[in-house]
Amino acid sequence: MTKLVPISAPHFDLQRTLDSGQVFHWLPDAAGGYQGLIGETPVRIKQTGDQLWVTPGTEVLAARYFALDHEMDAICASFPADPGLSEAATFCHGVRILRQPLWECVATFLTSAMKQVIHIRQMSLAVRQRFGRRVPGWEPLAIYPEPERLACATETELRECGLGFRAKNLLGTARSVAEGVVNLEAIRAMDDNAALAELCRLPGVGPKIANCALLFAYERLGAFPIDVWIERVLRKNYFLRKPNVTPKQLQEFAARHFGPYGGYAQQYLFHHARTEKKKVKGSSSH
DNA sequence: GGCCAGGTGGAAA
DNA sequence: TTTCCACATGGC
Repeated sequence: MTKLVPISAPHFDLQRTLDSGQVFHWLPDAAGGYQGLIGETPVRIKQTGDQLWVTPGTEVLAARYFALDHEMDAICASFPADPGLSEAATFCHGVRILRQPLWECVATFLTSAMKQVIHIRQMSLAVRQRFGRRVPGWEPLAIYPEPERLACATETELRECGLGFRAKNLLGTARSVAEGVVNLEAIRAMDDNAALAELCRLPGVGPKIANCALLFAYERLGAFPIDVWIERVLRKNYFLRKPNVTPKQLQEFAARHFGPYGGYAQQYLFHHARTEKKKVKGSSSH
Protein backbone atom coordinates (compact mmCIF):
# COMPACT_ATOMS: atom_id res chain seq x y z
CA MET A 1 0.00 0.00 0.00
CA THR A 2 1.32 3.44 -0.94
CA LYS A 3 2.45 5.71 1.81
CA LEU A 4 0.03 8.44 2.76
CA VAL A 5 1.00 12.10 3.14
CA PRO A 6 -0.16 14.42 5.92
CA ILE A 7 -2.24 17.57 5.74
CA SER A 8 -3.14 19.75 8.68
CA ALA A 9 -6.75 19.35 9.82
CA PRO A 10 -7.50 21.00 13.17
CA HIS A 11 -11.09 20.91 14.41
CA PHE A 12 -11.83 18.04 12.09
CA ASP A 13 -13.15 14.56 12.92
CA LEU A 14 -13.01 12.18 9.96
CA GLN A 15 -15.02 9.35 11.46
CA ARG A 16 -17.78 11.54 12.80
CA THR A 17 -17.99 13.44 9.52
CA LEU A 18 -18.27 10.29 7.43
CA ASP A 19 -20.82 8.86 9.88
CA SER A 20 -23.02 11.96 10.00
CA GLY A 21 -25.41 10.96 7.21
CA GLN A 22 -24.28 13.33 4.47
CA VAL A 23 -22.16 10.95 2.35
CA PHE A 24 -22.71 7.25 1.80
CA HIS A 25 -19.91 5.43 -0.01
CA TRP A 26 -16.76 5.59 2.16
CA LEU A 27 -15.58 2.18 3.36
CA PRO A 28 -13.48 1.47 6.45
CA ASP A 29 -10.13 -0.13 5.58
CA ALA A 30 -7.87 -2.49 7.50
CA ALA A 31 -5.53 0.32 8.56
CA GLY A 32 -8.12 2.17 10.65
CA GLY A 33 -8.83 4.64 7.85
CA TYR A 34 -11.19 4.75 4.91
CA GLN A 35 -11.14 4.32 1.18
CA GLY A 36 -13.42 6.24 -1.09
CA LEU A 37 -13.76 8.28 -4.22
CA ILE A 38 -13.74 12.05 -4.48
CA GLY A 39 -15.52 12.37 -7.78
CA GLU A 40 -13.48 10.03 -9.96
CA THR A 41 -10.32 10.12 -7.86
CA PRO A 42 -9.67 7.18 -5.52
CA VAL A 43 -8.45 8.31 -2.11
CA ARG A 44 -7.22 6.56 1.00
CA ILE A 45 -7.56 8.61 4.13
CA LYS A 46 -6.76 8.26 7.79
CA GLN A 47 -6.66 10.59 10.76
CA THR A 48 -4.17 10.84 13.62
CA GLY A 49 -4.82 13.80 15.91
CA ASP A 50 -4.85 17.01 13.89
CA GLN A 51 -3.26 15.31 10.88
CA LEU A 52 -5.14 13.86 7.98
CA TRP A 53 -3.17 11.32 5.95
CA VAL A 54 -4.19 11.03 2.30
CA THR A 55 -3.09 9.38 -0.93
CA PRO A 56 -0.16 11.38 -2.39
CA GLY A 57 -1.33 13.91 -4.96
CA THR A 58 -4.83 14.27 -3.49
CA GLU A 59 -3.97 16.79 -0.78
CA VAL A 60 -5.65 19.79 -2.43
CA LEU A 61 -8.63 17.76 -3.60
CA ALA A 62 -9.18 16.23 -0.18
CA ALA A 63 -8.78 19.53 1.68
CA ARG A 64 -11.45 21.04 -0.53
CA TYR A 65 -13.81 18.04 -0.34
CA PHE A 66 -13.60 17.85 3.43
CA ALA A 67 -13.97 21.63 3.70
CA LEU A 68 -10.89 22.08 5.86
CA ASP A 69 -11.04 25.80 5.03
CA HIS A 70 -14.35 26.33 6.84
CA GLU A 71 -13.74 28.66 9.77
CA MET A 72 -15.31 26.60 12.50
CA ASP A 73 -14.78 29.17 15.26
CA ALA A 74 -16.68 31.81 13.30
CA ILE A 75 -19.38 29.35 12.34
CA CYS A 76 -19.98 28.20 15.91
CA ALA A 77 -19.80 31.80 17.17
CA SER A 78 -22.63 32.70 14.80
CA PHE A 79 -25.02 30.20 16.41
CA PRO A 80 -27.77 31.47 18.71
CA ALA A 81 -27.18 30.86 22.44
CA ASP A 82 -29.49 27.93 22.76
CA PRO A 83 -29.06 24.93 25.08
CA GLY A 84 -30.21 22.30 22.59
CA LEU A 85 -27.95 23.54 19.85
CA SER A 86 -24.98 24.10 22.19
CA GLU A 87 -25.15 20.51 23.39
CA ALA A 88 -25.36 19.20 19.83
CA ALA A 89 -22.49 21.43 18.66
CA THR A 90 -20.24 20.22 21.48
CA PHE A 91 -21.14 16.63 20.76
CA CYS A 92 -20.48 17.09 17.02
CA HIS A 93 -17.16 18.89 17.31
CA GLY A 94 -15.17 18.15 14.16
CA VAL A 95 -18.09 17.35 11.89
CA ARG A 96 -17.73 19.29 8.62
CA ILE A 97 -20.20 19.93 5.84
CA LEU A 98 -18.51 18.42 2.79
CA ARG A 99 -18.35 19.79 -0.76
CA GLN A 100 -19.69 16.86 -2.74
CA PRO A 101 -19.94 16.51 -6.51
CA LEU A 102 -23.32 17.81 -7.69
CA TRP A 103 -24.76 14.82 -9.49
CA GLU A 104 -23.86 12.10 -7.02
CA CYS A 105 -25.19 14.22 -4.16
CA VAL A 106 -28.50 14.95 -5.88
CA ALA A 107 -28.85 11.32 -6.98
CA THR A 108 -28.04 9.70 -3.63
CA PHE A 109 -30.32 12.03 -1.69
CA LEU A 110 -33.01 11.43 -4.26
CA THR A 111 -33.00 7.80 -3.14
CA SER A 112 -33.03 8.74 0.55
CA ALA A 113 -36.79 9.20 0.82
CA MET A 114 -38.19 7.06 3.67
CA LYS A 115 -34.94 5.18 4.10
CA GLN A 116 -32.53 4.82 6.99
CA VAL A 117 -28.93 5.95 6.54
CA ILE A 118 -27.70 2.36 6.39
CA HIS A 119 -30.11 1.62 3.53
CA ILE A 120 -29.09 4.72 1.62
CA ARG A 121 -25.53 3.39 1.82
CA GLN A 122 -26.58 0.01 0.47
CA MET A 123 -28.55 1.49 -2.41
CA SER A 124 -25.79 3.95 -3.27
CA LEU A 125 -23.15 1.22 -3.33
CA ALA A 126 -25.39 -1.07 -5.38
CA VAL A 127 -25.97 1.64 -7.99
CA ARG A 128 -22.23 2.31 -8.18
CA GLN A 129 -21.38 -1.36 -8.57
CA ARG A 130 -24.03 -2.05 -11.15
CA PHE A 131 -23.66 1.02 -13.38
CA GLY A 132 -20.47 2.84 -12.38
CA ARG A 133 -17.00 2.61 -13.90
CA ARG A 134 -14.69 0.49 -11.82
CA VAL A 135 -11.34 1.68 -10.56
CA PRO A 136 -8.82 -1.18 -10.83
CA GLY A 137 -7.75 -2.31 -7.40
CA TRP A 138 -10.59 -0.46 -5.66
CA GLU A 139 -13.39 -3.00 -5.83
CA PRO A 140 -16.06 -3.06 -4.66
CA LEU A 141 -16.08 0.74 -4.98
CA ALA A 142 -16.99 2.25 -8.33
CA ILE A 143 -17.45 5.79 -9.62
CA TYR A 144 -21.02 7.04 -9.27
CA PRO A 145 -22.58 6.53 -12.73
CA GLU A 146 -23.11 9.62 -14.88
CA PRO A 147 -26.70 10.77 -15.51
CA GLU A 148 -26.25 9.69 -19.13
CA ARG A 149 -25.55 6.14 -17.97
CA LEU A 150 -28.53 5.94 -15.61
CA ALA A 151 -30.75 7.62 -18.20
CA CYS A 152 -30.44 4.56 -20.44
CA ALA A 153 -30.97 2.05 -17.63
CA THR A 154 -34.40 0.50 -17.12
CA GLU A 155 -36.59 0.98 -14.08
CA THR A 156 -36.38 -2.77 -13.50
CA GLU A 157 -32.57 -2.66 -13.38
CA LEU A 158 -32.72 0.20 -10.90
CA ARG A 159 -35.24 -1.64 -8.75
CA GLU A 160 -32.78 -4.52 -8.60
CA CYS A 161 -30.49 -2.15 -6.67
CA GLY A 162 -33.11 -2.08 -3.89
CA LEU A 163 -34.49 1.33 -4.84
CA GLY A 164 -38.17 0.40 -4.70
CA PHE A 165 -40.45 3.24 -5.77
CA ARG A 166 -37.42 5.56 -5.91
CA ALA A 167 -36.25 3.83 -9.10
CA LYS A 168 -38.69 5.76 -11.25
CA ASN A 169 -37.57 9.07 -9.74
CA LEU A 170 -33.87 8.34 -10.21
CA LEU A 171 -34.50 7.38 -13.81
CA GLY A 172 -36.61 10.47 -14.48
CA THR A 173 -34.09 12.75 -12.81
CA ALA A 174 -31.17 11.18 -14.67
CA ARG A 175 -33.00 11.80 -17.93
CA SER A 176 -33.81 15.40 -17.05
CA VAL A 177 -30.17 16.08 -16.26
CA ALA A 178 -28.79 14.12 -19.22
CA GLU A 179 -31.11 15.94 -21.62
CA GLY A 180 -30.24 19.33 -20.17
CA VAL A 181 -33.78 20.05 -18.96
CA VAL A 182 -32.13 20.90 -15.65
CA ASN A 183 -28.51 22.06 -15.67
CA LEU A 184 -26.92 21.27 -12.32
CA GLU A 185 -23.81 23.36 -13.02
CA ALA A 186 -25.87 26.41 -13.99
CA ILE A 187 -27.64 26.25 -10.62
CA ARG A 188 -24.36 27.26 -8.96
CA ALA A 189 -24.87 30.81 -10.21
CA MET A 190 -28.43 31.12 -8.86
CA ASP A 191 -29.45 32.60 -5.53
CA ASP A 192 -30.71 30.17 -2.89
CA ASN A 193 -34.41 30.51 -3.69
CA ALA A 194 -33.98 30.16 -7.43
CA ALA A 195 -31.64 27.20 -6.94
CA LEU A 196 -34.15 25.50 -4.67
CA ALA A 197 -36.96 25.99 -7.17
CA GLU A 198 -34.84 24.73 -10.05
CA LEU A 199 -33.80 21.56 -8.17
CA CYS A 200 -37.45 20.92 -7.28
CA ARG A 201 -38.24 20.60 -11.00
CA LEU A 202 -36.52 17.20 -10.91
CA PRO A 203 -38.94 14.30 -10.37
CA GLY A 204 -38.77 13.05 -6.80
CA VAL A 205 -36.96 16.16 -5.57
CA GLY A 206 -38.91 18.30 -3.11
CA PRO A 207 -37.78 20.90 -0.57
CA LYS A 208 -36.03 18.42 1.74
CA ILE A 209 -33.86 16.79 -0.89
CA ALA A 210 -33.24 20.10 -2.70
CA ASN A 211 -32.01 21.61 0.57
CA CYS A 212 -29.72 18.61 1.12
CA ALA A 213 -28.20 19.20 -2.30
CA LEU A 214 -27.82 22.93 -1.61
CA LEU A 215 -26.10 22.23 1.69
CA PHE A 216 -23.92 19.24 0.84
CA ALA A 217 -23.00 20.07 -2.77
CA TYR A 218 -23.72 23.73 -3.53
CA GLU A 219 -21.95 25.19 -0.48
CA ARG A 220 -25.12 26.94 0.73
CA LEU A 221 -24.33 26.72 4.42
CA GLY A 222 -27.61 28.38 5.34
CA ALA A 223 -29.73 25.67 3.71
CA PHE A 224 -31.80 23.84 6.34
CA PRO A 225 -33.22 20.46 5.28
CA ILE A 226 -36.07 19.35 7.55
CA ASP A 227 -36.53 15.59 7.78
CA VAL A 228 -38.39 13.55 10.40
CA TRP A 229 -35.49 13.77 12.86
CA ILE A 230 -35.04 17.53 12.58
CA GLU A 231 -38.76 18.10 12.76
CA ARG A 232 -38.90 16.15 16.02
CA VAL A 233 -35.96 18.11 17.44
CA LEU A 234 -37.43 21.49 16.45
CA ARG A 235 -40.80 20.62 17.94
CA LYS A 236 -39.24 19.35 21.15
CA ASN A 237 -36.75 22.18 21.60
CA TYR A 238 -38.80 25.17 20.46
CA PHE A 239 -42.48 24.34 20.04
CA LEU A 240 -43.55 22.14 22.95
CA ARG A 241 -46.36 24.59 23.65
CA LYS A 242 -47.37 24.82 19.98
CA PRO A 243 -48.14 21.33 18.70
CA ASN A 244 -50.02 22.80 15.72
CA VAL A 245 -46.99 24.49 14.19
CA THR A 246 -46.87 23.74 10.46
CA PRO A 247 -43.89 22.50 8.46
CA LYS A 248 -43.83 25.84 6.67
CA GLN A 249 -43.63 27.68 9.99
CA LEU A 250 -40.82 25.38 11.11
CA GLN A 251 -38.88 26.18 7.95
CA GLU A 252 -39.35 29.92 8.51
CA PHE A 253 -38.36 29.64 12.14
CA ALA A 254 -35.20 27.72 11.24
CA ALA A 255 -34.14 30.30 8.66
CA ARG A 256 -34.66 33.09 11.18
CA HIS A 257 -33.31 31.42 14.31
CA PHE A 258 -30.15 29.64 13.16
CA GLY A 259 -28.68 32.30 10.89
CA PRO A 260 -26.24 32.23 7.98
CA TYR A 261 -24.72 28.87 8.99
CA GLY A 262 -28.03 27.22 9.78
CA GLY A 263 -27.01 24.22 7.68
CA TYR A 264 -24.24 23.46 10.15
CA ALA A 265 -26.67 23.81 13.04
CA GLN A 266 -29.03 21.46 11.27
CA GLN A 267 -26.32 18.85 10.71
CA TYR A 268 -25.28 19.00 14.35
CA LEU A 269 -28.86 18.66 15.59
CA PHE A 270 -29.44 15.78 13.20
CA HIS A 271 -26.30 13.81 14.02
CA HIS A 272 -26.71 14.39 17.75
CA ALA A 273 -30.33 13.23 17.75
CA ARG A 274 -29.58 10.14 15.67
CA THR A 275 -26.56 9.10 17.70
CA GLU A 276 -28.27 9.62 21.05
CA LYS A 277 -31.14 7.43 19.93
CA LYS A 278 -28.76 4.68 18.82
CA LYS A 279 -26.93 4.82 22.17
CA VAL A 280 -30.14 4.49 24.15
CA LYS A 281 -31.27 1.53 22.09
CA GLY A 282 -27.90 -0.18 22.29
CA SER A 283 -27.52 0.17 26.07
CA SER A 284 -31.02 -1.02 26.95
CA SER A 285 -30.98 -4.24 24.97
CA HIS A 286 -30.38 -7.11 27.30
C1' DG B 1 -42.86 -9.79 13.26
C1' DG B 2 -44.06 -5.02 13.50
C1' DC B 3 -41.93 -0.50 13.34
C1' DC B 4 -39.81 3.09 11.04
C1' DA B 5 -36.76 5.42 7.99
C1' DG B 6 -32.61 12.40 6.05
C1' DG B 7 -40.15 12.49 1.34
C1' DT B 8 -42.79 13.40 -2.63
C1' DG B 9 -46.76 14.04 -5.53
C1' DG B 10 -51.35 13.74 -6.48
C1' DA B 11 -56.16 13.40 -4.75
C1' DA B 12 -59.55 14.61 -1.56
C1' DA B 13 -61.60 17.54 1.81
C1' DT C 1 -55.60 26.10 1.72
C1' DT C 2 -54.48 21.97 4.47
C1' DT C 3 -54.83 16.86 5.05
C1' DC C 4 -54.40 12.24 3.51
C1' DC C 5 -52.52 8.49 1.21
C1' DA C 6 -49.74 5.36 -1.82
C1' DC C 7 -45.36 4.31 -2.82
C1' DA C 8 -41.02 -0.51 -1.61
C1' DT C 9 -37.44 -2.12 1.18
C1' DG C 10 -34.78 -4.05 4.97
C1' DG C 11 -32.28 -3.67 9.65
C1' DC C 12 -33.53 -3.71 14.23
